[in-house]
Amino acid sequence: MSNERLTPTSYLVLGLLAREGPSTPYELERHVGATLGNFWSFPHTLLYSEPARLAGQGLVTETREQDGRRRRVFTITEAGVHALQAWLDRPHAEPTQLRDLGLLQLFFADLAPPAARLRLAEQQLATHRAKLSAYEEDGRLERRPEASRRGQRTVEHWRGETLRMGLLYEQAAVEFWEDVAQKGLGPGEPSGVEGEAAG
Amino acid sequence: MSNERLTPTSYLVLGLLAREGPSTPYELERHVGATLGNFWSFPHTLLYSEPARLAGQGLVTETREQDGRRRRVFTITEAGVHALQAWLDRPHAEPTQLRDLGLLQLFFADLAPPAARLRLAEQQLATHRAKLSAYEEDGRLERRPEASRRGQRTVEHWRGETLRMGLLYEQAAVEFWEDVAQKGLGPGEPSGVEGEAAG
DNA sequence: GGGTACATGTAATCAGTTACATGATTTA
DNA sequence: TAAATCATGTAACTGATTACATGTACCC
Repeated sequence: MSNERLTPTSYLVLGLLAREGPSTPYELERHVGATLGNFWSFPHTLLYSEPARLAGQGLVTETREQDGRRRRVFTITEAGVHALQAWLDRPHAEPTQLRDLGLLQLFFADLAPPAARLRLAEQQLATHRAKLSAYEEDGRLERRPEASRRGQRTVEHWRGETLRMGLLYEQAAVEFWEDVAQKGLGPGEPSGVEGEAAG
Repeated sequence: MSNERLTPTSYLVLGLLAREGPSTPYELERHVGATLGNFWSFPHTLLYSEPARLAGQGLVTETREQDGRRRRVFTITEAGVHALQAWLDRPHAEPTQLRDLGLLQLFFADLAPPAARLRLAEQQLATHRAKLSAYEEDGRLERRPEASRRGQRTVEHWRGETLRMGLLYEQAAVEFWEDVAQKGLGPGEPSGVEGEAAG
Protein backbone atom coordinates (compact mmCIF):
# COMPACT_ATOMS: atom_id res chain seq x y z
CA MET A 1 0.00 0.00 0.00
CA SER A 2 0.82 3.69 0.01
CA ASN A 3 3.60 5.63 -1.61
CA GLU A 4 1.91 6.81 -4.71
CA ARG A 5 2.37 10.50 -5.24
CA LEU A 6 0.54 12.67 -2.75
CA THR A 7 -0.64 16.09 -3.83
CA PRO A 8 -1.57 19.16 -1.84
CA THR A 9 -5.15 17.98 -2.09
CA SER A 10 -4.12 14.72 -0.46
CA TYR A 11 -2.67 16.51 2.52
CA LEU A 12 -5.67 18.75 2.77
CA VAL A 13 -7.92 15.72 3.07
CA LEU A 14 -5.61 13.88 5.42
CA GLY A 15 -5.26 16.94 7.60
CA LEU A 16 -8.98 17.51 7.85
CA LEU A 17 -9.70 13.90 8.60
CA ALA A 18 -6.97 13.89 11.25
CA ARG A 19 -8.30 17.00 12.91
CA GLU A 20 -12.04 16.80 12.47
CA GLY A 21 -12.39 13.05 12.66
CA PRO A 22 -14.30 10.84 10.23
CA SER A 23 -16.06 12.94 7.63
CA THR A 24 -18.14 12.77 4.52
CA PRO A 25 -16.99 14.50 1.35
CA TYR A 26 -19.70 17.04 1.89
CA GLU A 27 -18.39 17.90 5.33
CA LEU A 28 -14.93 18.29 3.90
CA GLU A 29 -16.33 20.57 1.29
CA ARG A 30 -18.08 22.79 3.83
CA HIS A 31 -14.99 23.04 5.93
CA VAL A 32 -12.73 23.87 3.01
CA GLY A 33 -15.22 26.35 1.65
CA ALA A 34 -15.19 28.29 4.88
CA THR A 35 -11.41 28.38 5.17
CA LEU A 36 -8.81 27.67 2.52
CA GLY A 37 -11.43 27.82 -0.17
CA ASN A 38 -11.28 31.57 0.23
CA PHE A 39 -8.14 31.66 -1.83
CA TRP A 40 -7.51 28.12 -3.01
CA SER A 41 -10.42 26.53 -4.77
CA PHE A 42 -11.05 22.81 -4.48
CA PRO A 43 -14.00 21.79 -6.66
CA HIS A 44 -16.42 19.62 -4.72
CA THR A 45 -15.82 16.57 -6.89
CA LEU A 46 -12.20 16.61 -5.79
CA LEU A 47 -13.31 16.03 -2.25
CA TYR A 48 -15.07 12.91 -3.44
CA SER A 49 -12.35 11.48 -5.65
CA GLU A 50 -9.38 12.30 -3.49
CA PRO A 51 -10.46 10.38 -0.37
CA ALA A 52 -11.25 7.43 -2.60
CA ARG A 53 -7.75 7.53 -4.01
CA LEU A 54 -6.28 7.77 -0.55
CA ALA A 55 -8.35 4.75 0.39
CA GLY A 56 -6.66 2.88 -2.42
CA GLN A 57 -3.36 3.67 -0.76
CA GLY A 58 -4.50 2.58 2.65
CA LEU A 59 -4.23 6.07 4.09
CA VAL A 60 -7.93 6.31 4.82
CA THR A 61 -10.79 3.85 5.08
CA GLU A 62 -14.22 4.23 3.57
CA THR A 63 -17.48 3.16 5.11
CA ARG A 64 -20.97 3.65 3.93
CA GLU A 65 -23.97 4.73 5.93
CA GLN A 66 -26.72 2.15 6.05
CA ASP A 67 -29.71 4.49 6.16
CA GLY A 68 -31.31 6.50 3.37
CA ARG A 69 -28.50 8.70 2.20
CA ARG A 70 -25.87 6.01 2.32
CA ARG A 71 -23.19 8.65 2.55
CA ARG A 72 -19.54 7.78 2.26
CA VAL A 73 -17.65 8.37 5.47
CA PHE A 74 -13.86 8.47 5.43
CA THR A 75 -11.57 7.85 8.36
CA ILE A 76 -7.83 8.36 8.46
CA THR A 77 -5.67 5.32 9.19
CA GLU A 78 -2.42 5.03 11.11
CA ALA A 79 -0.58 5.05 7.81
CA GLY A 80 -2.42 8.19 6.87
CA VAL A 81 -1.45 9.88 10.09
CA HIS A 82 2.17 9.00 9.50
CA ALA A 83 2.12 10.31 5.95
CA LEU A 84 0.61 13.53 7.20
CA GLN A 85 3.11 13.97 9.98
CA ALA A 86 6.02 13.23 7.67
CA TRP A 87 4.77 15.95 5.38
CA LEU A 88 4.27 18.46 8.17
CA ASP A 89 7.82 17.78 9.23
CA ARG A 90 9.28 18.33 5.80
CA PRO A 91 10.20 21.88 4.89
CA HIS A 92 9.81 22.89 1.27
CA ALA A 93 10.48 25.99 -0.74
CA GLU A 94 8.13 26.00 -3.70
CA PRO A 95 7.12 29.56 -4.46
CA THR A 96 3.53 30.69 -4.10
CA GLN A 97 1.39 30.40 -7.16
CA LEU A 98 -0.57 33.57 -7.71
CA ARG A 99 -3.04 32.90 -10.48
CA ASP A 100 -5.10 35.89 -11.36
CA LEU A 101 -6.78 36.49 -14.67
CA GLY A 102 -6.90 40.18 -13.93
CA LEU A 103 -3.14 40.35 -13.69
CA LEU A 104 -2.84 38.40 -16.91
CA GLN A 105 -5.04 40.93 -18.64
CA LEU A 106 -3.13 43.77 -17.11
CA PHE A 107 0.03 42.26 -18.48
CA PHE A 108 -1.45 42.67 -21.94
CA ALA A 109 -3.09 45.99 -21.25
CA ASP A 110 -1.10 47.64 -24.02
CA LEU A 111 -3.00 45.46 -26.50
CA ALA A 112 -6.38 46.62 -25.25
CA PRO A 113 -8.20 49.87 -25.94
CA PRO A 114 -8.31 52.36 -23.05
CA ALA A 115 -11.97 51.65 -22.40
CA ALA A 116 -11.21 48.00 -21.77
CA ARG A 117 -8.38 48.93 -19.40
CA LEU A 118 -10.70 51.10 -17.44
CA ARG A 119 -13.26 48.34 -17.19
CA LEU A 120 -10.56 45.95 -16.08
CA ALA A 121 -9.40 48.16 -13.26
CA GLU A 122 -12.92 48.84 -12.08
CA GLN A 123 -13.89 45.22 -12.19
CA GLN A 124 -10.82 44.12 -10.29
CA LEU A 125 -11.24 46.82 -7.74
CA ALA A 126 -14.83 45.81 -7.11
CA THR A 127 -13.94 42.14 -6.86
CA HIS A 128 -11.09 42.62 -4.45
CA ARG A 129 -13.00 45.08 -2.32
CA ALA A 130 -15.85 42.65 -2.01
CA LYS A 131 -13.51 39.88 -1.06
CA LEU A 132 -11.78 42.06 1.48
CA SER A 133 -15.09 42.94 3.07
CA ALA A 134 -15.99 39.29 3.26
CA TYR A 135 -12.76 38.53 5.09
CA GLU A 136 -13.32 41.36 7.52
CA GLU A 137 -16.87 40.34 8.17
CA ASP A 138 -15.76 36.76 8.65
CA GLY A 139 -13.07 37.75 11.09
CA ARG A 140 -15.45 39.84 13.11
CA LEU A 141 -17.90 37.01 13.53
CA GLU A 142 -15.53 34.48 14.87
CA ARG A 143 -13.55 36.50 17.32
CA ARG A 144 -14.78 34.51 20.27
CA PRO A 145 -12.80 35.54 23.33
CA GLU A 146 -12.36 32.15 24.90
CA ALA A 147 -10.82 30.77 21.74
CA SER A 148 -7.67 32.75 22.24
CA ARG A 149 -6.47 31.90 25.70
CA ARG A 150 -3.14 33.45 26.45
CA GLY A 151 -0.21 31.59 25.00
CA GLN A 152 -2.30 28.73 23.73
CA ARG A 153 -2.09 28.06 20.02
CA THR A 154 -5.40 26.47 19.18
CA VAL A 155 -6.85 25.18 15.98
CA GLU A 156 -8.73 28.45 15.67
CA HIS A 157 -5.54 30.36 16.07
CA TRP A 158 -3.90 28.76 13.04
CA ARG A 159 -7.06 28.90 11.05
CA GLY A 160 -7.22 32.60 11.75
CA GLU A 161 -3.59 33.10 10.84
CA THR A 162 -4.01 31.32 7.56
CA LEU A 163 -7.00 33.39 6.61
CA ARG A 164 -5.16 36.51 7.61
CA MET A 165 -2.70 35.99 4.78
CA GLY A 166 -5.63 35.84 2.40
CA LEU A 167 -6.87 39.08 3.85
CA LEU A 168 -3.46 40.70 3.54
CA TYR A 169 -3.36 39.73 -0.08
CA GLU A 170 -6.72 41.32 -0.73
CA GLN A 171 -5.64 44.48 1.02
CA ALA A 172 -2.59 44.68 -1.17
CA ALA A 173 -4.67 43.97 -4.25
CA VAL A 174 -7.12 46.74 -3.46
CA GLU A 175 -4.33 49.24 -3.01
CA PHE A 176 -2.67 48.00 -6.14
CA TRP A 177 -5.70 48.36 -8.37
CA GLU A 178 -6.58 51.71 -6.87
CA ASP A 179 -3.14 52.80 -7.82
CA VAL A 180 -3.43 51.39 -11.31
CA ALA A 181 -6.74 53.14 -11.81
CA GLN A 182 -5.49 56.38 -10.39
CA LYS A 183 -2.15 56.57 -12.14
CA GLY A 184 -4.15 56.52 -15.28
CA LEU A 185 -5.11 54.09 -17.90
CA GLY A 186 -4.97 56.73 -20.59
CA PRO A 187 -3.62 56.55 -24.13
CA GLY A 188 -0.60 54.42 -24.74
CA GLU A 189 0.51 52.41 -27.68
CA PRO A 190 -1.63 52.63 -30.81
CA SER A 191 -4.86 50.98 -29.83
CA GLY A 192 -5.01 47.86 -31.99
CA VAL A 193 -3.08 44.65 -31.66
CA GLU A 194 0.12 44.60 -33.67
CA GLY A 195 2.37 41.67 -34.39
CA GLU A 196 1.73 41.10 -38.07
CA ALA A 197 -0.77 38.29 -38.20
CA ALA A 198 -0.56 35.55 -40.78
CA GLY A 199 -3.22 33.28 -42.19
CA MET B 1 -11.98 26.00 -36.82
CA SER B 2 -11.73 27.67 -33.41
CA ASN B 3 -14.13 27.78 -30.51
CA GLU B 4 -12.77 25.04 -28.40
CA ARG B 5 -12.24 26.13 -24.86
CA LEU B 6 -9.44 28.63 -24.37
CA THR B 7 -7.55 28.63 -21.10
CA PRO B 8 -5.41 31.27 -19.43
CA THR B 9 -2.44 29.58 -21.03
CA SER B 10 -4.04 30.08 -24.42
CA TYR B 11 -4.35 33.79 -23.87
CA LEU B 12 -0.84 34.01 -22.58
CA VAL B 13 0.45 32.49 -25.78
CA LEU B 14 -1.82 34.54 -27.99
CA GLY B 15 -0.87 37.72 -26.20
CA LEU B 16 2.82 37.09 -26.46
CA LEU B 17 2.60 36.20 -30.12
CA ALA B 18 0.51 39.28 -30.77
CA ARG B 19 2.94 41.56 -29.01
CA GLU B 20 6.32 40.04 -29.69
CA GLY B 21 5.61 38.68 -33.13
CA PRO B 22 6.34 35.17 -34.39
CA SER B 23 8.13 33.18 -31.72
CA THR B 24 9.47 29.77 -30.91
CA PRO B 25 8.33 27.97 -27.78
CA TYR B 26 11.69 28.64 -26.28
CA GLU B 27 11.33 32.35 -26.80
CA LEU B 28 7.93 32.22 -25.18
CA GLU B 29 9.44 30.36 -22.28
CA ARG B 30 12.18 32.94 -21.76
CA HIS B 31 9.71 35.76 -21.88
CA VAL B 32 7.31 34.15 -19.47
CA GLY B 33 10.13 33.16 -17.15
CA ALA B 34 11.24 36.76 -16.82
CA THR B 35 7.77 38.12 -16.18
CA LEU B 36 4.62 36.25 -15.17
CA GLY B 37 6.66 33.18 -14.35
CA ASN B 38 7.67 34.97 -11.20
CA PHE B 39 4.37 34.09 -9.64
CA TRP B 40 2.56 31.89 -12.13
CA SER B 41 4.51 28.91 -13.30
CA PHE B 42 4.08 27.60 -16.83
CA PRO B 43 6.17 24.45 -17.33
CA HIS B 44 8.14 24.68 -20.54
CA THR B 45 6.32 21.79 -22.17
CA LEU B 46 3.13 23.81 -21.93
CA LEU B 47 4.66 26.39 -24.20
CA TYR B 48 5.18 23.66 -26.74
CA SER B 49 1.84 21.95 -26.52
CA GLU B 50 -0.35 25.01 -26.20
CA PRO B 51 0.68 26.73 -29.44
CA ALA B 52 0.19 23.42 -31.22
CA ARG B 53 -3.33 23.22 -29.86
CA LEU B 54 -4.03 26.77 -30.89
CA ALA B 55 -2.79 25.88 -34.35
CA GLY B 56 -5.42 23.17 -34.47
CA GLN B 57 -8.00 25.87 -33.89
CA GLY B 58 -6.62 28.16 -36.53
CA LEU B 59 -5.61 30.81 -34.03
CA VAL B 60 -1.93 30.50 -34.82
CA THR B 61 0.10 28.99 -37.63
CA GLU B 62 3.17 26.84 -37.28
CA THR B 63 6.19 26.87 -39.51
CA ARG B 64 9.39 25.00 -39.19
CA GLU B 65 12.89 26.28 -39.69
CA GLN B 66 14.74 24.57 -42.50
CA ASP B 67 18.28 24.70 -41.06
CA GLY B 68 19.83 22.55 -38.35
CA ARG B 69 17.61 23.21 -35.38
CA ARG B 70 14.36 23.04 -37.32
CA ARG B 71 12.69 25.04 -34.62
CA ARG B 72 8.96 25.51 -34.57
CA VAL B 73 7.92 29.10 -35.10
CA PHE B 74 4.39 30.17 -34.28
CA THR B 75 2.58 33.17 -35.68
CA ILE B 76 -0.77 34.53 -34.59
CA THR B 77 -3.55 34.64 -37.18
CA GLU B 78 -6.34 37.11 -37.68
CA ALA B 79 -8.67 34.77 -35.89
CA GLY B 80 -6.20 34.57 -33.05
CA VAL B 81 -6.04 38.33 -32.77
CA HIS B 82 -9.81 38.51 -32.63
CA ALA B 83 -10.03 35.87 -29.94
CA LEU B 84 -7.45 37.75 -27.92
CA GLN B 85 -9.18 41.07 -28.28
CA ALA B 86 -12.54 39.60 -27.39
CA TRP B 87 -11.00 38.23 -24.21
CA LEU B 88 -9.31 41.49 -23.33
CA ASP B 89 -12.64 43.19 -23.74
CA ARG B 90 -14.46 40.79 -21.48
CA PRO B 91 -14.49 41.58 -17.78
CA HIS B 92 -14.50 38.68 -15.39
CA ALA B 93 -14.60 38.23 -11.66
CA GLU B 94 -12.92 34.95 -10.81
CA PRO B 95 -11.09 35.33 -7.52
CA THR B 96 -7.32 35.05 -7.35
CA GLN B 97 -5.94 31.63 -6.68
CA LEU B 98 -3.30 31.76 -4.00
CA ARG B 99 -1.70 28.35 -3.84
CA ASP B 100 0.93 28.10 -1.21
CA LEU B 101 2.07 24.92 0.45
CA GLY B 102 3.39 26.95 3.35
CA LEU B 103 -0.06 28.28 4.09
CA LEU B 104 -1.49 24.79 3.82
CA GLN B 105 0.99 23.60 6.40
CA LEU B 106 0.27 26.56 8.61
CA PHE B 107 -3.39 25.68 8.43
CA PHE B 108 -2.51 22.37 10.01
CA ALA B 109 0.10 23.75 12.37
CA ASP B 110 -1.82 22.50 15.38
CA LEU B 111 -1.12 18.96 14.20
CA ALA B 112 2.63 19.51 14.05
CA PRO B 113 5.14 19.62 16.89
CA PRO B 114 6.48 23.07 17.81
CA ALA B 115 9.84 22.33 16.23
CA ALA B 116 8.20 21.74 12.88
CA ARG B 117 6.26 24.98 13.19
CA LEU B 118 9.43 26.84 13.82
CA ARG B 119 11.09 25.31 10.80
CA LEU B 120 8.07 26.16 8.71
CA ALA B 121 8.15 29.81 9.65
CA GLU B 122 11.85 30.10 9.08
CA GLN B 123 11.71 28.36 5.77
CA GLN B 124 8.86 30.50 4.54
CA LEU B 125 10.50 33.64 5.73
CA ALA B 126 13.71 32.79 3.91
CA THR B 127 11.88 31.89 0.72
CA HIS B 128 9.76 35.01 0.63
CA ARG B 129 12.65 37.27 1.52
CA ALA B 130 14.71 35.83 -1.28
CA LYS B 131 11.89 36.29 -3.72
CA LEU B 132 11.35 39.84 -2.57
CA SER B 133 15.01 40.65 -3.09
CA ALA B 134 14.84 39.19 -6.56
CA TYR B 135 11.93 41.43 -7.43
CA GLU B 136 13.70 44.48 -6.10
CA GLU B 137 16.87 43.66 -7.94
CA ASP B 138 14.90 43.06 -11.09
CA GLY B 139 13.08 46.34 -10.77
CA ARG B 140 16.30 48.23 -10.26
CA LEU B 141 17.87 46.83 -13.40
CA GLU B 142 15.17 47.75 -15.77
CA ARG B 143 14.32 51.25 -14.70
CA ARG B 144 15.46 52.74 -17.99
CA PRO B 145 14.42 56.39 -18.05
CA GLU B 146 13.31 56.61 -21.66
CA ALA B 147 10.90 53.76 -21.17
CA SER B 148 8.59 55.89 -19.11
CA ARG B 149 7.85 58.92 -21.16
CA ARG B 150 5.30 61.13 -19.54
CA GLY B 151 1.74 59.99 -19.94
CA GLN B 152 2.63 57.18 -22.29
CA ARG B 153 1.60 53.74 -21.19
CA THR B 154 4.08 51.46 -22.83
CA VAL B 155 4.52 47.73 -22.85
CA GLU B 156 7.18 48.15 -20.19
CA HIS B 157 4.80 50.14 -18.07
CA TRP B 158 2.25 47.33 -17.87
CA ARG B 159 4.89 44.71 -17.49
CA GLY B 160 6.22 46.68 -14.54
CA GLU B 161 2.80 47.10 -13.04
CA THR B 162 2.07 43.42 -13.24
CA LEU B 163 5.32 42.50 -11.57
CA ARG B 164 4.65 45.07 -8.92
CA MET B 165 1.68 43.09 -7.71
CA GLY B 166 3.97 40.09 -7.34
CA LEU B 167 6.30 42.22 -5.31
CA LEU B 168 3.51 43.54 -3.13
CA TYR B 169 2.49 39.99 -2.40
CA GLU B 170 5.98 39.06 -1.33
CA GLN B 171 6.19 42.09 0.89
CA ALA B 172 2.96 41.11 2.57
CA ALA B 173 4.16 37.52 2.90
CA VAL B 174 7.40 38.57 4.55
CA GLU B 175 5.57 40.70 7.07
CA PHE B 176 3.07 37.95 7.64
CA TRP B 177 5.61 35.25 8.37
CA GLU B 178 7.68 37.58 10.51
CA ASP B 179 4.59 38.14 12.52
CA VAL B 180 3.81 34.44 12.74
CA ALA B 181 7.33 33.71 13.89
CA GLN B 182 7.34 36.54 16.37
CA LYS B 183 3.92 36.04 17.89
CA GLY B 184 5.21 32.70 18.85
CA LEU B 185 4.96 29.17 17.67
CA GLY B 186 5.09 27.83 21.16
CA PRO B 187 3.10 25.08 22.82
CA GLY B 188 -0.45 24.58 21.77
CA GLU B 189 -2.63 21.55 21.49
CA PRO B 190 -1.12 18.30 22.67
CA SER B 191 1.61 17.58 20.20
CA GLY B 192 0.45 14.46 18.36
CA VAL B 193 -2.22 14.07 15.72
CA GLU B 194 -5.62 13.21 17.12
CA GLY B 195 -8.71 12.08 15.26
CA GLU B 196 -8.94 8.46 16.27
CA ALA B 197 -7.41 6.60 13.39
CA ALA B 198 -8.85 3.34 12.13
CA GLY B 199 -7.27 0.47 10.26
C1' DG C 1 -47.66 19.50 -3.40
C1' DG C 2 -44.65 21.92 -6.28
C1' DG C 3 -40.66 24.64 -6.37
C1' DT C 4 -36.13 25.70 -4.75
C1' DA C 5 -32.06 25.12 -2.50
C1' DC C 6 -29.22 21.79 -0.36
C1' DA C 7 -26.76 17.45 -0.64
C1' DT C 8 -24.50 13.62 -3.00
C1' DG C 9 -22.56 11.34 -6.34
C1' DT C 10 -20.60 9.24 -11.28
C1' DA C 11 -18.20 9.56 -15.49
C1' DA C 12 -15.68 11.61 -19.29
C1' DT C 13 -12.42 14.75 -20.70
C1' DC C 14 -8.37 17.36 -20.92
C1' DA C 15 -4.95 20.71 -19.25
C1' DG C 16 -1.04 20.48 -16.98
C1' DT C 17 2.68 17.84 -15.17
C1' DT C 18 6.28 14.42 -15.10
C1' DA C 19 9.46 11.61 -17.23
C1' DC C 20 12.35 10.93 -20.78
C1' DA C 21 15.57 12.09 -24.53
C1' DT C 22 18.72 14.28 -27.60
C1' DG C 23 21.03 18.09 -30.27
C1' DA C 24 23.73 22.39 -30.13
C1' DT C 25 26.91 25.64 -27.87
C1' DT C 26 30.00 27.20 -24.80
C1' DT C 27 33.72 26.68 -21.46
C1' DA C 28 37.56 24.60 -19.07
C1' DT D 1 37.63 17.04 -26.35
C1' DA D 2 35.07 16.40 -22.33
C1' DA D 3 31.90 18.44 -19.42
C1' DA D 4 28.47 21.42 -18.59
C1' DT D 5 24.81 24.11 -19.89
C1' DC D 6 21.52 25.72 -23.06
C1' DA D 7 17.94 24.57 -26.20
C1' DT D 8 14.35 21.65 -28.08
C1' DG D 9 11.25 18.39 -28.25
C1' DT D 10 7.91 13.83 -27.61
C1' DA D 11 4.99 10.92 -25.05
C1' DA D 12 2.54 9.06 -21.14
C1' DC D 13 0.00 9.89 -17.28
C1' DT D 14 -3.20 11.74 -14.01
C1' DG D 15 -5.15 15.35 -11.08
C1' DA D 16 -8.38 18.60 -11.72
C1' DT D 17 -12.28 20.29 -14.09
C1' DT D 18 -16.62 19.99 -16.52
C1' DA D 19 -20.82 18.00 -17.47
C1' DC D 20 -24.34 15.40 -15.99
C1' DA D 21 -27.71 13.39 -12.81
C1' DT D 22 -30.60 12.38 -8.93
C1' DG D 23 -32.16 12.29 -4.08
C1' DT D 24 -33.69 14.90 0.14
C1' DA D 25 -35.37 18.55 2.95
C1' DC D 26 -37.56 22.73 3.49
C1' DC D 27 -40.74 26.59 2.28
C1' DC D 28 -44.68 28.87 0.28
